[in-house]
Amino acid sequence: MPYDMQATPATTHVASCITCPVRGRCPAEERLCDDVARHGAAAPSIPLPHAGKTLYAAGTPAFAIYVVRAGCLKTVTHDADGNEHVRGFHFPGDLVGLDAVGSSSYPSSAIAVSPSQVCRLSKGRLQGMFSAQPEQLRRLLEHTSRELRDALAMSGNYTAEQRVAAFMLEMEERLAPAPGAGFALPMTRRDIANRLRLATETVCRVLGRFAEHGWMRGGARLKVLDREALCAVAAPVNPAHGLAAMAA
Amino acid sequence: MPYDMQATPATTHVASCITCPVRGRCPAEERLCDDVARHGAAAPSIPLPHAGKTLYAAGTPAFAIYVVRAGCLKTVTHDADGNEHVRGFHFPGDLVGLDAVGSSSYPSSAIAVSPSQVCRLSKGRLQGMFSAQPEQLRRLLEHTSRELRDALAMSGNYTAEQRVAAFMLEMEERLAPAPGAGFALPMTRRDIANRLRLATETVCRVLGRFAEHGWMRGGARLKVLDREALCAVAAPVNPAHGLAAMAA
DNA sequence: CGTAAATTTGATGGTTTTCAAGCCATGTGG
DNA sequence: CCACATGGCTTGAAAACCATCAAATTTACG
Repeated sequence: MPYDMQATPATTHVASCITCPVRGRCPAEERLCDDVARHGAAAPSIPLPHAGKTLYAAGTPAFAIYVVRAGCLKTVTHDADGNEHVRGFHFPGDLVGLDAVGSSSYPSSAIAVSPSQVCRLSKGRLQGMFSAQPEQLRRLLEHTSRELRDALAMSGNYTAEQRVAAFMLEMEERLAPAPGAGFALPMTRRDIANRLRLATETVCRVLGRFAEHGWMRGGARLKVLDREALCAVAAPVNPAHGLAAMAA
Repeated sequence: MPYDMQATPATTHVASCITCPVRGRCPAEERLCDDVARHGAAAPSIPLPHAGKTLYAAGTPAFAIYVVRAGCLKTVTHDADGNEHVRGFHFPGDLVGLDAVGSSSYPSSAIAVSPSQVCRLSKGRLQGMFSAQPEQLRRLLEHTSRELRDALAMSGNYTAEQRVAAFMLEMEERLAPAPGAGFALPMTRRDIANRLRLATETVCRVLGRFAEHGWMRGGARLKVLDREALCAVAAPVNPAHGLAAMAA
């Protein structure tokens, strides 16, 4: 299905943090619940009813960041040749648009990978939040720093197997109801490949090899069968601390 | 390694922002100059008298971030196989350790690439700075967000020539006294290769090809001869700026 | 049910890495 | 002062890994 690039303003409605699916994990929850208590209103919730729906496009003015309430988004850029580069996937509780803080326009586009809902945090609202609760600003900074850590960890020089193994372990952690349970990936192999800097076919082949080894069950519903083996492969991606270079 | 710096005190001393070489570009300057005015003291300046000196090691408790006063640092991780991954180079005015904000330990090590000086901003000092001047916290957040943008831009799927071209343009911008003037890279080819996810030999070969095309002069003192050609090659990498992690 | 997209498998080729050797600059010790 | 060792840089040849091209199969969805 072709991606629906038009960003038609969806009918926003007021979200209640009380019934939010990410209650307890939302980075903005404290403040929003404050709002609920005081004004009976919280953040505007925006539905992205089907995959391919664009939340915002790269280069457009950045007036807000978002919290994922449900579903899955990807942030992407398009280079001169039209190739799509996936910069990250965002699941419920994640913030989208942190790379636009302090920038007048979004450096990447945010697109739904599956039907999703997001809560909008306008920069004006953030300003108010920060002056009222400086603690929130510190938390946002820590979120951004964490995302920076993750991005830097991903930018290493790894083999296809290392990257796919690390990705699958991360997806299981985020998507599987329980460790060892089956899970379905919301994004396509093409999206995964673009994220991992691989060709679609390479992702398939690596998954096939993992299945041959008995490390994972492949197909639509994936399952991790040998976490130790996958962790051993993925180990270099999560850097080993303490091997500091020599001081002199 | 050349010792082109005067002998520096082995112990930390108080730095004056008035005479700082990065005066006007320092992210912490306002606050520090405040300190100077009020207490006659600013941030402790730490000398890293020669290349290879470790400022902090990955995995150790993160009590501070740093501003580069002079020289050049790299931030690196070591994977299980002992391979070094260079996460970024940091020049005067850049902040080092932003990926440790909100983390109890440093996710990467910081090592001098050439004789350097840094100013220490302890987390305690940062706390005080933030409560006194919330504006500073917002600025730090924007610095971190910018670094996140750069890291994400770097994580794309680019060819060796695209990456080397983008890197060289970046280095010229930061190191050359004037556009088109010659400049010497403080880091080794090996460091560059680790930063760009390439083999050392590939970096050499690409530089050789650039020289053949007449785009750059190679050797110890580099010079950009055809910026347009290099920009054309590097275009997909660089919607904005930023191959070397920097926070200026 | 039929079309289009997504996934998977196979064959081939290209970019980059690896292995190996030579060159150059710098620093050291005789 | 020179020989020598060291580490960085450069270059060449072969191999590995992954991308590309192509096509079959499965899945999704109107």
